[in-house]
Amino acid sequence: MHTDLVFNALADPTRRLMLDELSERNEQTLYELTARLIMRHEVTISRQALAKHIDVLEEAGLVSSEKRGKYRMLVFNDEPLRAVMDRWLK
Amino acid sequence: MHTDLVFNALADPTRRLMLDELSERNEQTLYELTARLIMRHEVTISRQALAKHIDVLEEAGLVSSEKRGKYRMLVFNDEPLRAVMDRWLK
DNA sequence: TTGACATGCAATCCTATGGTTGCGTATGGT
DNA sequence: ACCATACGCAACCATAGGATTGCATGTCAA
Repeated sequence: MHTDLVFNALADPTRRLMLDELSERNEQTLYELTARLIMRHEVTISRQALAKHIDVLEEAGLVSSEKRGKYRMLVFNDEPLRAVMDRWLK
Repeated sequence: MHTDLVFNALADPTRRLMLDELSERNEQTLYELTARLIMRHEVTISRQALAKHIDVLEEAGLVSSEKRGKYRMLVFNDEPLRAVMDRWLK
């Protein structure tokens, strides 16, 4: 478990928004997620920026992705969150 | 609850170390905490740097401090942690 | 095969912030 | 009264990383 990566990934508000979306509607395409963030959450950043955020989330283990054709399927994973918070909460 | 402040505070490894120390031994002086971090955890940064970290933790509500004479007493508070993680964990 | 589309990659820019250094200030013991 | 001490404040520096722009690549449908 790479604690640094997890906390670092959570530090950015845009990445937390992405986790929100993925936690309530799992199995999305990067394209779908991007569209939703821009439409419903008024996120105004570029596609490439969001792709980089996904990379950060994936390296932290909070998201896993799988190439399916020309799409990249995204799946949320809350395990790192649990592992990381037991540090101070009992 | 200022989510940004909490996650931002947790993003730094030195600040997480400070929370470790404070969570297992509450009510420390800033001076005591600084000494412990340098001695036992081989933290090599300056006192001023640690003081700035404490300020960040305090603004996030993770630490509260009280002036007592020439000392600054520090108390750990885990409430923001719980509030912030319920977002994705159920 | 052609073309639209979903994504990857790389260079660049700019701001936030962790760290240092230097100095100032109030407190408490002797 | 004096002085060491515990801490606050401010300016400065350097790096990390969030964001953009431009272009390349692979996939699928017609």
